[in-house]
Amino acid sequence: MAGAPDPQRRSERARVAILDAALSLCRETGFSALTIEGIAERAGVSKKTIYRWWPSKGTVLLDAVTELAGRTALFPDTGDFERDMNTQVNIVVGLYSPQDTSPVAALVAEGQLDAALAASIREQVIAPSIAGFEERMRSAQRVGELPGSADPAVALDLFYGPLYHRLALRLGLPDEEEIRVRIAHVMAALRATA
Amino acid sequence: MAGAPDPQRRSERARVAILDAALSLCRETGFSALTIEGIAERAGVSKKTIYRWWPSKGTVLLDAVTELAGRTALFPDTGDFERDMNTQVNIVVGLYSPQDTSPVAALVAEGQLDAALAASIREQVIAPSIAGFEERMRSAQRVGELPGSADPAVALDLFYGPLYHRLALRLGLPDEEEIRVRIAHVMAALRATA
DNA sequence: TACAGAACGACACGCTACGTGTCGTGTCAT
DNA sequence: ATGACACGACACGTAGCGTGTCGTTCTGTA
Repeated sequence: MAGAPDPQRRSERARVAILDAALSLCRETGFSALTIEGIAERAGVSKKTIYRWWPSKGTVLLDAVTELAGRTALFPDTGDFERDMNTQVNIVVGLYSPQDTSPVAALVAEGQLDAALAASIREQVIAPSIAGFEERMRSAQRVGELPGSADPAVALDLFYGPLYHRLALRLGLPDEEEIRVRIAHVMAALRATA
Repeated sequence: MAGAPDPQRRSERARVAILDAALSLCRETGFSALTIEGIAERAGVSKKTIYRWWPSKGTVLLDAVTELAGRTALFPDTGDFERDMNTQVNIVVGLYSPQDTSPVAALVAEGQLDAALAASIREQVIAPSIAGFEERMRSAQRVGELPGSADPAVALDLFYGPLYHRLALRLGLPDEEEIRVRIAHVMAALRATA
């Protein structure tokens, strides 16, 4: 019967058209209104072709977003950890804006309702990103910008927590100044662990 | 011409049955599998009765949760702000557990995909809860536990951020010890604002 | 207590999207 | 060249949506 399809014979044209259609439709009408049939129609592709390669609209969008962002946003390292954190958090906030039609925001929301999708997101995007953060933070600790006793897991929660708090409760995404103040607080807290 | 229905003639029996059915079904099968038809069947109620009073399954669940929690969880005030924050955050984490079938977690996730639902959640639950936090924090400032210069909006983001970071990215909800450490960090940061 | 009217349960309806199956056509590794 | 398989197209049964209709039951008010 239907064994797994052969990736070597896969149509690149169809793959790209599907990913493009998913992204543009999500940005136009939001994730809730996104349907497999809608994607198929805009991409000029059979539904069967989508179901052959993806199990859900969430995973289609995940691949689209992953492709779009290239590999996970790398952490800058200018030698100033606090400045680099500001840069990085502002970039991430940009990915979630505008919240109503951001494919990234939709993906994260859907992941909270779909454990399987969440696992894929974690593997493809979140885990590498966290690894990047920890590497950058350890570098800051080696240079003496932060005490060696500071815990990267705690720091991660505190640096990014405000963003997800705003996102989850729809409190409005933080602007640059709000980000700056919160990061400054976290830096103070981490330095106090010495 | 379906004018607005008359709340005075509303059947309390049906209302309670619907709310109970929504809660139990959500806990059994999760929010994604929750349907208006399923709620109607379990509640022994006509679909029409549900649609007469609620526009979506999300708003049904919101009312169920609001009723369940009575009025918004009040902030304790033992005179020890850090201890009270630990108590409060642990309670909130409990509301979100287990993430897969928690009606509260489902509601917050759905709110990220449905702006109208999010607005209702904010009015009925979030806004009063934030007001309670700010009141408790100002009390701590009056007593001198925190400097008067500490900003409640920043504090809110930092105290609750870690929880929503874990929730949104499915990193596993923090346990008591993890909460304790993060709150201690935030307290240090807020005290450093002096 | 009688009564009008509205909410109720039941059921049927058309619709959209789902996920699968079938069937020629086209395309690619060999 | 050729055979296998992914492709586009189209059809299918199903689930759930949101609405409409119709008696029946309940409730607030006269």
